[in-house]
Amino acid sequence: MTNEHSSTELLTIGEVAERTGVAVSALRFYDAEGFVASVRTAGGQRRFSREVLRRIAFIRVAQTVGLTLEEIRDSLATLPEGRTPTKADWTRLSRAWRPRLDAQIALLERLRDELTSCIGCGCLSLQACALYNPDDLAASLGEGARYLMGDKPADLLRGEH
Amino acid sequence: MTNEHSSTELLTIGEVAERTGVAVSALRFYDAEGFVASVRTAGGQRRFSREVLRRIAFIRVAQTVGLTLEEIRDSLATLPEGRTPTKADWTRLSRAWRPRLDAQIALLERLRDELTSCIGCGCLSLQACALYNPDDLAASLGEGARYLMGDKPADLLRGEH
DNA sequence: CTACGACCTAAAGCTCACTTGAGGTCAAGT
DNA sequence: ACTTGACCTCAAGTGAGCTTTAGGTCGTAG
Repeated sequence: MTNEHSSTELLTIGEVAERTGVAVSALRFYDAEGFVASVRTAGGQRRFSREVLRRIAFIRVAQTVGLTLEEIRDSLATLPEGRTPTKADWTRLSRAWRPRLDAQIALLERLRDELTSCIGCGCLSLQACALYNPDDLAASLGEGARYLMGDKPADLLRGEH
Repeated sequence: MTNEHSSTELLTIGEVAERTGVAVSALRFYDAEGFVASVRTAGGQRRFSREVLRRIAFIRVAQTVGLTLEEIRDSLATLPEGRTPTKADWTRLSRAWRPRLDAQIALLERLRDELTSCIGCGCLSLQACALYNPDDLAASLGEGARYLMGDKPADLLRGEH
């Protein structure tokens, strides 16, 4: 351990990694992509202000909520330039997640409930099931979502017998 | 439209695609990977039995629930060989999704509720928030999950001031 | 018979969010 | 001064789940 303590205002990339739990390589990536800012020492090493900790917290939580980095970039772009973001700024950004979370939850609940009745009848061809509004199912269910079906594919709707 | 009607027992790949909403290329991929079975015509074209429609329905719903193709492969492997799966077979498989769905829903609800209080206090550094059991958060939240933090990273837990 | 859309294969490409590798430099403790 | 771990860059790789491309064949309506 060569690096330690440094209550010197600026953080090394390793310190940021340790304190946020984000890998060093990911931090370099975030820096390169402009998600966080850094200054360089005379020797070319990155130094981060403590402000980045909050930005990284935001990024990670936003990812958990299901945002892509592009969306997060857009979101961060609405922060004021030239001044340190306030609590109110962060609150505004994260408030936008609420509907998305609600929608995801609603979707999963619908899937669960409909799956229950499908399990009940054992069909899985889902005759009477509403697993068949794939559009909104697909809409915001993240990566694993894709879509159940394209444009009202007939047979899955009515069973294949 | 050269192909039409064919109530002839076996389906072409295009028919399966149309009826399931799954792209032809994806069907070829599923075939190559053994997720569905096919026979070939004298000319080398694939022909599918109607049974594949149910398998594909299963695959797509399983994906929505959050299973990977590998998990789906394992799941399908438990179906009886040599006989057409019954409703009971499919029911058994999909019953396994229930806990996963419940867990996903619980996770999102927790995130939502804790986010609400975080929005309330505007902190986002989440001092008192339980967004900090990243282990189970990460556990089953699909692709977008990763994890919020590795091993109790200090600063995000206690705010960075 | 001919056209032409549906089908075929194999290999490469794509997206996302990073990680890994190779080859080299910086800086702090002793 | 030396050692050694932390740091640097740039390019390529990863993995999931397909899609796209290129070049060619099949099969049915007309």
